Amino acid sequence: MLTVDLAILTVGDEALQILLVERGSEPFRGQLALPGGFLRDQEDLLDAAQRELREETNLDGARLHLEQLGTYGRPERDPRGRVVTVVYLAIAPNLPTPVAGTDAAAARWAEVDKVLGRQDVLAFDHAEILDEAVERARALLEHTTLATTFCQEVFTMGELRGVYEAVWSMRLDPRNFSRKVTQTQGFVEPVGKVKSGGPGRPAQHYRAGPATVLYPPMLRAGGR
Amino acid sequence: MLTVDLAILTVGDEALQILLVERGSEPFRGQLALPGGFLRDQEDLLDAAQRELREETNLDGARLHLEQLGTYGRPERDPRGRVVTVVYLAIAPNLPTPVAGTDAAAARWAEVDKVLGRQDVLAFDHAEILDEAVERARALLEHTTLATTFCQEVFTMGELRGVYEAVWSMRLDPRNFSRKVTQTQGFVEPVGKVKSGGPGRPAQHYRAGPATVLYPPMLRAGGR
DNA sequence: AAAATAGTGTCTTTAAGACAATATAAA
DNA sequence: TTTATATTGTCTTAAAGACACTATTTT
Repeated sequence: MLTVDLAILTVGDEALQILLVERGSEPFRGQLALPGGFLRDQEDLLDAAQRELREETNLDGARLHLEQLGTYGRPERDPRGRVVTVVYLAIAPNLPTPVAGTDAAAARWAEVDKVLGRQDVLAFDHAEILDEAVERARALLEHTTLATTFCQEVFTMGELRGVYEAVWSMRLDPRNFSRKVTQTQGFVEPVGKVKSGGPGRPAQHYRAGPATVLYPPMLRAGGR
Repeated sequence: MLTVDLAILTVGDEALQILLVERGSEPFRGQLALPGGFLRDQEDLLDAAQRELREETNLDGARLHLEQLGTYGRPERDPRGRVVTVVYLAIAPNLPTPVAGTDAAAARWAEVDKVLGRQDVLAFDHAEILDEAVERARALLEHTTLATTFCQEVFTMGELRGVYEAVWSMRLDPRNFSRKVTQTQGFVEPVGKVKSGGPGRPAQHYRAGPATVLYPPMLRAGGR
Protein backbone atom coordinates (compact mmCIF):
# COMPACT_ATOMS: atom_id res chain seq x y z
CA MET A 1 0.00 0.00 0.00
CA LEU A 2 1.74 3.16 -1.23
CA THR A 3 0.30 6.65 -1.02
CA VAL A 4 1.59 10.03 -2.12
CA ASP A 5 0.86 12.99 0.15
CA LEU A 6 1.45 16.68 -0.37
CA ALA A 7 2.69 19.39 1.95
CA ILE A 8 1.66 22.52 0.03
CA LEU A 9 3.00 25.67 1.63
CA THR A 10 2.26 29.29 0.89
CA VAL A 11 2.60 32.63 2.63
CA GLY A 12 -0.43 34.72 3.46
CA ASP A 13 -1.46 37.11 6.20
CA GLU A 14 2.20 37.45 7.12
CA ALA A 15 2.32 33.78 8.11
CA LEU A 16 3.27 30.43 6.67
CA GLN A 17 0.18 28.48 5.59
CA ILE A 18 -0.39 24.82 4.83
CA LEU A 19 -3.12 23.34 2.66
CA LEU A 20 -5.20 20.82 4.62
CA VAL A 21 -8.26 18.74 3.88
CA GLU A 22 -10.90 17.68 6.34
CA ARG A 23 -11.25 13.94 6.50
CA GLY A 24 -14.74 12.73 5.70
CA SER A 25 -14.26 9.11 6.68
CA GLU A 26 -12.59 6.95 9.29
CA PRO A 27 -9.95 6.79 10.56
CA PHE A 28 -9.48 10.32 11.92
CA ARG A 29 -12.88 11.45 10.60
CA GLY A 30 -13.29 15.19 11.06
CA GLN A 31 -9.59 15.80 11.66
CA LEU A 32 -7.34 17.67 9.27
CA ALA A 33 -4.82 15.95 7.04
CA LEU A 34 -2.40 16.57 4.21
CA PRO A 35 -4.00 16.01 0.81
CA GLY A 36 -2.94 12.84 -0.94
CA GLY A 37 -4.00 9.56 -2.39
CA PHE A 38 -2.94 6.19 -3.61
CA LEU A 39 -0.21 5.67 -6.15
CA ARG A 40 -1.63 4.30 -9.37
CA ASP A 41 -0.34 1.34 -11.26
CA GLN A 42 2.65 2.21 -13.46
CA GLU A 43 2.58 5.82 -12.26
CA ASP A 44 5.77 7.70 -11.45
CA LEU A 45 5.98 9.16 -7.94
CA LEU A 46 6.43 12.72 -9.16
CA ASP A 47 3.59 12.28 -11.65
CA ALA A 48 1.35 11.09 -8.84
CA ALA A 49 2.26 14.16 -6.78
CA GLN A 50 1.45 16.45 -9.70
CA ARG A 51 -1.84 14.67 -10.27
CA GLU A 52 -2.84 15.02 -6.62
CA LEU A 53 -1.84 18.67 -6.71
CA ARG A 54 -4.10 19.24 -9.69
CA GLU A 55 -6.96 17.31 -8.15
CA GLU A 56 -6.76 19.15 -4.83
CA THR A 57 -5.95 22.69 -5.92
CA ASN A 58 -6.40 22.91 -9.69
CA LEU A 59 -2.83 24.19 -9.74
CA ASP A 60 -0.42 23.45 -12.54
CA GLY A 61 2.40 21.40 -11.07
CA ALA A 62 4.75 22.58 -13.80
CA ARG A 63 4.54 26.16 -12.56
CA LEU A 64 5.48 25.69 -8.95
CA HIS A 65 8.25 24.03 -7.00
CA LEU A 66 7.69 20.37 -6.19
CA GLU A 67 10.28 18.18 -4.53
CA GLN A 68 10.34 14.97 -2.57
CA LEU A 69 10.37 15.54 1.18
CA GLY A 70 10.62 12.02 2.54
CA THR A 71 8.94 8.69 2.98
CA TYR A 72 7.14 7.66 6.13
CA GLY A 73 6.41 4.05 6.92
CA ARG A 74 6.07 3.39 10.63
CA PRO A 75 3.96 0.22 10.83
CA GLU A 76 1.42 1.81 13.19
CA ARG A 77 1.07 5.12 11.40
CA ASP A 78 -2.23 4.05 9.84
CA PRO A 79 -4.61 2.07 12.09
CA ARG A 80 -6.06 0.28 9.04
CA GLY A 81 -2.78 -1.46 8.32
CA ARG A 82 0.52 -0.97 6.62
CA VAL A 83 0.56 2.17 4.50
CA VAL A 84 3.81 3.76 3.39
CA THR A 85 3.55 7.33 2.13
CA VAL A 86 5.91 9.33 -0.05
CA VAL A 87 5.52 13.01 0.75
CA TYR A 88 6.20 15.84 -1.67
CA LEU A 89 6.79 19.44 -0.67
CA ALA A 90 5.14 22.07 -2.85
CA ILE A 91 5.77 25.81 -2.71
CA ALA A 92 2.92 27.89 -4.04
CA PRO A 93 2.27 31.61 -4.45
CA ASN A 94 -0.42 33.07 -2.26
CA LEU A 95 -3.65 31.82 -3.79
CA PRO A 96 -6.97 33.68 -3.59
CA THR A 97 -8.82 30.64 -2.28
CA PRO A 98 -8.08 26.97 -2.44
CA VAL A 99 -10.32 25.47 -5.05
CA ALA A 100 -12.42 22.60 -3.80
CA GLY A 101 -10.84 19.57 -5.38
CA THR A 102 -12.48 16.84 -7.37
CA ASP A 103 -12.27 14.80 -4.21
CA ALA A 104 -15.19 15.50 -1.92
CA ALA A 105 -13.23 16.80 1.05
CA ALA A 106 -13.05 20.57 1.53
CA ALA A 107 -9.56 22.02 1.33
CA ARG A 108 -8.47 25.12 3.23
CA TRP A 109 -5.36 27.02 4.22
CA ALA A 110 -4.31 26.90 7.85
CA GLU A 111 -1.59 28.80 9.67
CA VAL A 112 1.26 26.41 10.34
CA ASP A 113 2.00 27.85 13.78
CA LYS A 114 -1.57 27.37 14.94
CA VAL A 115 -1.79 23.83 13.60
CA LEU A 116 1.50 22.74 15.11
CA GLY A 117 0.70 24.47 18.38
CA ARG A 118 -2.18 22.18 19.24
CA GLN A 119 -2.01 18.45 19.75
CA ASP A 120 -4.08 15.99 17.73
CA VAL A 121 -5.53 18.33 15.13
CA LEU A 122 -3.70 16.50 12.36
CA ALA A 123 -4.42 12.91 11.37
CA PHE A 124 -1.87 10.10 11.13
CA ASP A 125 1.74 11.25 11.56
CA HIS A 126 1.07 14.42 9.61
CA ALA A 127 2.21 16.73 12.42
CA GLU A 128 5.65 15.16 12.26
CA ILE A 129 5.65 15.44 8.47
CA LEU A 130 4.60 19.09 8.59
CA ASP A 131 7.43 19.76 11.02
CA GLU A 132 9.92 18.42 8.53
CA ALA A 133 8.28 20.27 5.64
CA VAL A 134 8.64 23.57 7.45
CA GLU A 135 12.27 22.89 8.32
CA ARG A 136 12.96 21.97 4.70
CA ALA A 137 11.31 25.16 3.46
CA ARG A 138 13.36 27.21 5.92
CA ALA A 139 16.58 25.63 4.71
CA LEU A 140 15.59 26.10 1.06
CA LEU A 141 15.22 29.82 1.61
CA GLU A 142 18.75 29.91 2.96
CA HIS A 143 20.35 28.26 -0.03
CA THR A 144 18.11 28.93 -3.03
CA THR A 145 16.11 31.72 -4.62
CA LEU A 146 12.94 29.74 -3.94
CA ALA A 147 11.35 32.56 -1.93
CA THR A 148 10.31 34.15 -5.21
CA THR A 149 8.08 31.13 -5.83
CA PHE A 150 5.98 32.21 -2.84
CA CYS A 151 5.39 35.54 -4.60
CA GLN A 152 3.32 36.56 -7.57
CA GLU A 153 5.17 37.07 -10.84
CA VAL A 154 5.88 40.68 -9.93
CA PHE A 155 6.65 41.63 -6.36
CA THR A 156 8.27 44.28 -4.20
CA MET A 157 11.36 43.96 -2.04
CA GLY A 158 9.13 44.27 1.00
CA GLU A 159 6.95 41.39 -0.15
CA LEU A 160 9.99 39.20 -0.72
CA ARG A 161 11.32 40.10 2.70
CA GLY A 162 7.87 39.30 4.09
CA VAL A 163 8.20 35.78 2.73
CA TYR A 164 11.46 35.25 4.59
CA GLU A 165 10.02 36.76 7.74
CA ALA A 166 6.93 34.55 7.60
CA VAL A 167 8.80 31.32 6.90
CA TRP A 168 11.59 31.97 9.36
CA SER A 169 9.33 33.61 11.99
CA MET A 170 11.74 36.45 12.55
CA ARG A 171 12.17 40.07 11.52
CA LEU A 172 14.94 40.99 9.12
CA ASP A 173 16.77 44.26 8.67
CA PRO A 174 15.31 45.83 5.49
CA ARG A 175 18.63 47.43 4.50
CA ASN A 176 20.76 44.33 4.90
CA PHE A 177 18.14 42.15 3.27
CA SER A 178 17.88 44.41 0.25
CA ARG A 179 21.65 44.51 -0.12
CA LYS A 180 21.92 40.75 0.01
CA VAL A 181 19.18 40.23 -2.58
CA THR A 182 20.34 42.85 -5.05
CA GLN A 183 24.01 41.91 -4.77
CA THR A 184 23.32 38.25 -5.51
CA GLN A 185 23.55 37.97 -9.29
CA GLY A 186 20.32 36.83 -10.89
CA PHE A 187 18.19 36.64 -7.74
CA VAL A 188 15.80 39.40 -8.82
CA GLU A 189 15.50 41.66 -11.84
CA PRO A 190 14.03 45.15 -11.56
CA VAL A 191 10.92 45.87 -13.59
CA GLY A 192 10.75 49.48 -14.64
CA LYS A 193 7.55 50.24 -12.86
CA VAL A 194 6.48 51.33 -9.45
CA LYS A 195 3.45 50.56 -7.37
CA SER A 196 0.53 52.91 -7.34
CA GLY A 197 -2.10 52.89 -4.63
CA GLY A 198 -1.86 53.63 -0.93
CA PRO A 199 0.21 56.20 0.88
CA GLY A 200 3.96 56.17 1.11
CA ARG A 201 6.69 56.06 -1.45
CA PRO A 202 5.95 53.63 -4.30
CA ALA A 203 8.00 50.46 -4.23
CA GLN A 204 10.24 49.27 -7.03
CA HIS A 205 8.91 46.15 -8.71
CA TYR A 206 10.95 43.03 -9.36
CA ARG A 207 10.56 39.63 -10.92
CA ALA A 208 12.53 36.45 -10.31
CA GLY A 209 15.92 36.24 -12.00
CA PRO A 210 17.57 33.20 -13.57
CA ALA A 211 19.63 32.21 -10.49
CA THR A 212 18.46 29.25 -8.44
CA VAL A 213 21.31 28.83 -5.96
CA LEU A 214 22.32 31.42 -3.39
CA TYR A 215 26.04 31.61 -2.91
CA PRO A 216 27.00 32.55 -0.34
CA PRO A 217 23.76 31.45 1.35
CA MET A 218 21.51 33.78 3.30
CA LEU A 219 21.84 32.25 6.75
CA ARG A 220 19.34 32.58 9.53
CA ALA A 221 21.08 34.34 12.39
CA GLY A 222 21.98 32.74 15.65
CA GLY A 223 22.96 29.27 14.48
CA ARG A 224 19.41 27.96 15.06
CA MET B 1 6.72 -4.13 -3.92
CA LEU B 2 8.87 -2.04 -1.57
CA THR B 3 12.60 -2.46 -1.11
CA VAL B 4 15.13 -0.69 1.08
CA ASP B 5 18.55 -0.05 -0.44
CA LEU B 6 21.71 1.30 1.16
CA ALA B 7 24.32 3.74 -0.07
CA ILE B 8 27.14 3.06 2.38
CA LEU B 9 29.99 5.53 1.98
CA THR B 10 33.43 5.54 3.50
CA VAL B 11 36.79 7.16 2.82
CA GLY B 12 39.83 5.06 1.99
CA ASP B 13 42.92 5.43 -0.18
CA GLU B 14 42.27 9.17 -0.22
CA ALA B 15 39.03 8.62 -2.12
CA LEU B 16 35.33 8.28 -1.47
CA GLN B 17 34.24 4.64 -1.58
CA ILE B 18 30.86 3.00 -1.94
CA LEU B 19 29.90 -0.49 -0.82
CA LEU B 20 28.58 -2.53 -3.75
CA VAL B 21 27.44 -6.11 -4.21
CA GLU B 22 27.74 -8.19 -7.33
CA ARG B 23 24.38 -9.41 -8.54
CA GLY B 24 24.15 -13.19 -8.76
CA SER B 25 20.85 -13.35 -10.57
CA GLU B 26 18.86 -11.66 -13.28
CA PRO B 27 18.17 -8.93 -13.99
CA PHE B 28 21.58 -7.23 -14.25
CA ARG B 29 23.40 -10.47 -13.36
CA GLY B 30 27.10 -9.79 -12.92
CA GLN B 31 26.64 -6.05 -12.59
CA LEU B 32 27.23 -4.10 -9.39
CA ALA B 33 24.41 -2.77 -7.26
CA LEU B 34 23.69 -1.11 -3.96
CA PRO B 35 22.97 -3.63 -1.20
CA GLY B 36 19.36 -3.89 -0.20
CA GLY B 37 16.36 -6.10 0.09
CA PHE B 38 12.65 -6.28 0.57
CA LEU B 39 10.83 -4.57 3.35
CA ARG B 40 9.35 -7.08 5.74
CA ASP B 41 5.82 -7.12 7.00
CA GLN B 42 5.28 -4.69 9.88
CA GLU B 43 8.89 -3.52 9.71
CA ASP B 44 9.82 0.13 10.06
CA LEU B 45 11.82 1.62 7.18
CA LEU B 46 14.74 2.61 9.38
CA ASP B 47 14.72 -0.81 11.04
CA ALA B 48 14.86 -2.44 7.64
CA ALA B 49 17.84 -0.29 6.69
CA GLN B 50 19.64 -1.23 9.90
CA ARG B 51 18.87 -4.90 9.31
CA GLU B 52 20.24 -4.76 5.77
CA LEU B 53 23.31 -2.95 7.03
CA ARG B 54 23.93 -5.69 9.55
CA GLU B 55 23.34 -8.44 7.01
CA GLU B 56 25.63 -6.90 4.42
CA THR B 57 28.45 -5.53 6.53
CA ASN B 58 28.05 -6.92 10.05
CA LEU B 59 28.13 -3.29 11.15
CA ASP B 60 26.14 -1.97 14.07
CA GLY B 61 23.67 0.53 12.70
CA ALA B 62 23.49 2.31 16.04
CA ARG B 63 27.14 3.32 15.78
CA LEU B 64 27.12 5.04 12.43
CA HIS B 65 25.12 7.72 10.71
CA LEU B 66 22.06 6.51 8.85
CA GLU B 67 19.56 8.80 7.20
CA GLN B 68 16.94 8.58 4.52
CA LEU B 69 18.21 9.74 1.14
CA GLY B 70 15.11 9.44 -1.02
CA THR B 71 12.62 7.16 -2.66
CA TYR B 72 12.84 6.05 -6.27
CA GLY B 73 9.85 4.68 -8.11
CA ARG B 74 10.08 5.18 -11.86
CA PRO B 75 7.82 2.47 -13.29
CA GLU B 76 10.54 1.12 -15.61
CA ARG B 77 13.38 1.16 -13.09
CA ASP B 78 13.10 -2.60 -12.56
CA PRO B 79 12.42 -4.71 -15.65
CA ARG B 80 10.60 -7.30 -13.55
CA GLY B 81 7.83 -4.90 -12.68
CA ARG B 82 6.93 -2.13 -10.31
CA VAL B 83 9.43 -1.88 -7.47
CA VAL B 84 9.69 1.26 -5.37
CA THR B 85 12.84 1.57 -3.27
CA VAL B 86 13.55 3.69 -0.22
CA VAL B 87 17.26 4.46 -0.09
CA TYR B 88 19.20 5.17 3.09
CA LEU B 89 22.57 6.89 3.22
CA ALA B 90 25.09 5.42 5.66
CA ILE B 91 28.39 7.01 6.65
CA ALA B 92 30.96 4.51 7.90
CA PRO B 93 34.52 4.73 9.15
CA ASN B 94 37.14 3.14 6.95
CA LEU B 95 36.67 -0.57 7.44
CA PRO B 96 39.46 -3.13 7.08
CA THR B 97 37.47 -5.28 4.66
CA PRO B 98 33.79 -5.57 4.00
CA VAL B 99 32.58 -8.73 5.64
CA ALA B 100 30.78 -11.03 3.28
CA GLY B 101 27.18 -10.78 4.32
CA THR B 102 24.74 -13.50 5.13
CA ASP B 103 23.41 -12.97 1.65
CA ALA B 104 25.43 -14.88 -0.90
CA ALA B 105 26.61 -11.96 -3.00
CA ALA B 106 30.16 -10.75 -2.43
CA ALA B 107 30.40 -7.17 -1.18
CA ARG B 108 33.32 -4.88 -1.93
CA TRP B 109 34.32 -1.24 -1.76
CA ALA B 110 34.61 0.67 -5.01
CA GLU B 111 35.91 4.15 -5.67
CA VAL B 112 32.94 6.38 -6.40
CA ASP B 113 34.74 8.34 -9.12
CA LYS B 114 35.64 5.18 -11.03
CA VAL B 115 32.14 3.74 -10.76
CA LEU B 116 30.41 6.94 -11.84
CA GLY B 117 32.91 7.50 -14.63
CA ARG B 118 31.82 4.48 -16.61
CA GLN B 119 28.41 3.84 -18.04
CA ASP B 120 26.35 0.78 -17.19
CA VAL B 121 28.45 -0.68 -14.41
CA LEU B 122 25.64 -0.18 -11.93
CA ALA B 123 22.33 -2.02 -12.08
CA PHE B 124 18.88 -0.40 -12.10
CA ASP B 125 18.94 3.37 -11.51
CA HIS B 126 21.70 3.02 -8.94
CA ALA B 127 24.05 5.39 -10.75
CA GLU B 128 21.52 8.17 -10.35
CA ILE B 129 21.01 7.23 -6.70
CA LEU B 130 24.75 7.20 -6.06
CA ASP B 131 25.01 10.65 -7.59
CA GLU B 132 22.49 11.98 -5.13
CA ALA B 133 24.13 10.15 -2.24
CA VAL B 134 27.47 11.79 -3.00
CA GLU B 135 25.90 15.22 -3.28
CA ARG B 136 24.10 14.67 0.03
CA ALA B 137 27.32 13.62 1.72
CA ARG B 138 29.10 16.70 0.36
CA ALA B 139 26.40 18.97 1.68
CA LEU B 140 26.40 17.20 5.06
CA LEU B 141 30.09 17.94 5.48
CA GLU B 142 29.37 21.62 4.90
CA HIS B 143 26.75 21.90 7.60
CA THR B 144 27.44 19.21 10.17
CA THR B 145 30.33 17.61 12.01
CA LEU B 146 29.62 14.35 10.24
CA ALA B 147 33.12 14.09 8.78
CA THR B 148 34.27 12.66 12.11
CA THR B 149 32.01 9.67 11.45
CA PHE B 150 34.24 8.77 8.51
CA CYS B 151 37.19 8.61 10.94
CA GLN B 152 38.17 6.15 13.61
CA GLU B 153 37.42 7.14 17.20
CA VAL B 154 40.75 8.95 17.44
CA PHE B 155 42.13 10.86 14.48
CA THR B 156 44.52 13.60 13.47
CA MET B 157 43.70 16.96 11.93
CA GLY B 158 45.29 15.74 8.72
CA GLU B 159 43.05 12.69 8.62
CA LEU B 160 39.95 14.82 9.15
CA ARG B 161 41.08 17.17 6.43
CA GLY B 162 41.68 14.14 4.22
CA VAL B 163 38.02 13.20 4.63
CA TYR B 164 36.90 16.59 3.37
CA GLU B 165 39.38 16.45 0.51
CA ALA B 166 38.24 12.98 -0.54
CA VAL B 167 34.52 13.72 -0.37
CA TRP B 168 34.76 17.13 -1.98
CA SER B 169 37.48 16.13 -4.47
CA MET B 170 39.53 19.23 -3.76
CA ARG B 171 42.55 20.25 -1.74
CA LEU B 172 42.09 22.45 1.31
CA ASP B 173 44.50 24.85 2.94
CA PRO B 174 45.75 23.06 6.09
CA ARG B 175 46.03 26.29 8.10
CA ASN B 176 42.58 27.61 7.28
CA PHE B 177 41.02 24.19 7.75
CA SER B 178 42.60 23.73 11.15
CA ARG B 179 41.47 27.17 12.23
CA LYS B 180 37.90 26.51 11.17
CA VAL B 181 37.74 23.16 12.96
CA THR B 182 39.34 24.25 16.21
CA GLN B 183 37.40 27.51 16.39
CA THR B 184 34.06 25.74 15.99
CA GLN B 185 32.96 24.91 19.54
CA GLY B 186 32.57 21.18 20.13
CA PHE B 187 33.66 19.98 16.69
CA VAL B 188 36.76 18.17 17.97
CA GLU B 189 38.34 17.66 21.37
CA PRO B 190 42.10 17.25 21.75
CA VAL B 191 43.32 14.00 23.24
CA GLY B 192 46.53 14.45 25.18
CA LYS B 193 48.55 12.12 23.07
CA VAL B 194 50.57 12.33 19.91
CA LYS B 195 51.19 9.86 17.15
CA SER B 196 54.26 7.67 17.23
CA GLY B 197 55.62 5.91 14.20
CA GLY B 198 56.98 7.29 10.96
CA PRO B 199 59.13 10.33 10.36
CA GLY B 200 58.01 13.88 10.80
CA ARG B 201 56.54 15.78 13.68
CA PRO B 202 53.92 13.74 15.54
CA ALA B 203 50.35 14.90 15.06
CA GLN B 204 48.00 15.93 17.81
CA HIS B 205 45.16 13.47 18.33
CA TYR B 206 41.51 14.41 18.51
CA ARG B 207 38.17 12.80 19.01
CA ALA B 208 34.71 13.98 17.96
CA GLY B 209 33.15 16.64 20.18
CA PRO B 210 29.50 17.03 21.15
CA ALA B 211 28.57 19.49 18.39
CA THR B 212 26.58 18.19 15.44
CA VAL B 213 25.79 21.39 13.53
CA LEU B 214 28.41 23.65 12.01
CA TYR B 215 27.55 27.31 12.32
CA PRO B 216 28.64 29.08 10.32
CA PRO B 217 28.94 26.24 7.81
CA MET B 218 32.20 25.24 6.15
CA LEU B 219 31.36 26.07 2.56
CA ARG B 220 32.99 24.55 -0.46
CA ALA B 221 34.65 27.36 -2.36
CA GLY B 222 33.52 28.67 -5.70
CA GLY B 223 29.77 28.44 -5.30
CA ARG B 224 29.72 24.96 -6.91
C1' DA C 1 2.70 69.92 6.47
C1' DA C 2 1.96 65.59 8.37
C1' DA C 3 1.85 60.70 7.94
C1' DA C 4 3.19 56.55 5.78
C1' DT C 5 6.10 53.65 3.41
C1' DA C 6 10.52 52.75 0.49
C1' DG C 7 15.12 53.12 -0.06
C1' DT C 8 20.20 54.20 0.67
C1' DG C 9 25.22 55.14 3.07
C1' DT C 10 28.71 53.67 5.98
C1' DC C 11 31.09 51.97 10.06
C1' DT C 12 32.05 47.83 12.63
C1' DT C 13 32.75 43.00 13.19
C1' DT C 14 33.31 38.36 11.76
C1' DA C 15 35.13 34.94 9.10
C1' DA C 16 37.29 33.24 5.06
C1' DG C 17 41.31 33.41 1.57
C1' DA C 18 46.10 33.72 0.77
C1' DC C 19 50.68 33.32 1.94
C1' DA C 20 55.60 31.56 4.58
C1' DA C 21 57.93 30.37 8.42
C1' DT C 22 58.76 27.38 12.53
C1' DA C 23 58.48 22.87 15.30
C1' DT C 24 59.37 18.02 16.11
C1' DA C 25 60.27 13.78 14.92
C1' DA C 26 63.04 9.69 12.13
C1' DA C 27 66.85 8.39 9.22
C1' DT D 1 72.13 17.42 8.98
C1' DT D 2 68.79 16.13 5.96
C1' DT D 3 64.12 14.77 5.23
C1' DA D 4 59.46 14.45 6.35
C1' DT D 5 55.42 15.85 8.39
C1' DA D 6 52.65 19.01 11.63
C1' DT D 7 51.58 23.39 13.22
C1' DT D 8 51.18 28.31 13.84
C1' DG D 9 51.00 33.83 12.63
C1' DT D 10 49.19 37.57 10.17
C1' DC D 11 47.70 40.44 6.38
C1' DT D 12 44.02 40.98 3.12
C1' DT D 13 39.37 40.63 1.53
C1' DA D 14 34.45 39.43 1.54
C1' DA D 15 30.27 39.64 3.69
C1' DA D 16 27.13 40.18 7.49
C1' DG D 17 25.40 43.10 11.56
C1' DA D 18 24.08 47.45 13.28
C1' DC D 19 22.55 51.97 12.93
C1' DA D 20 20.03 56.81 11.05
C1' DC D 21 18.92 59.40 7.50
C1' DT D 22 16.77 60.73 2.92
C1' DA D 23 13.06 60.04 -0.75
C1' DT D 24 8.42 59.82 -2.61
C1' DT D 25 3.89 59.40 -2.29
C1' DT D 26 -1.26 60.22 -0.17
C1' DT D 27 -4.26 62.90 2.80
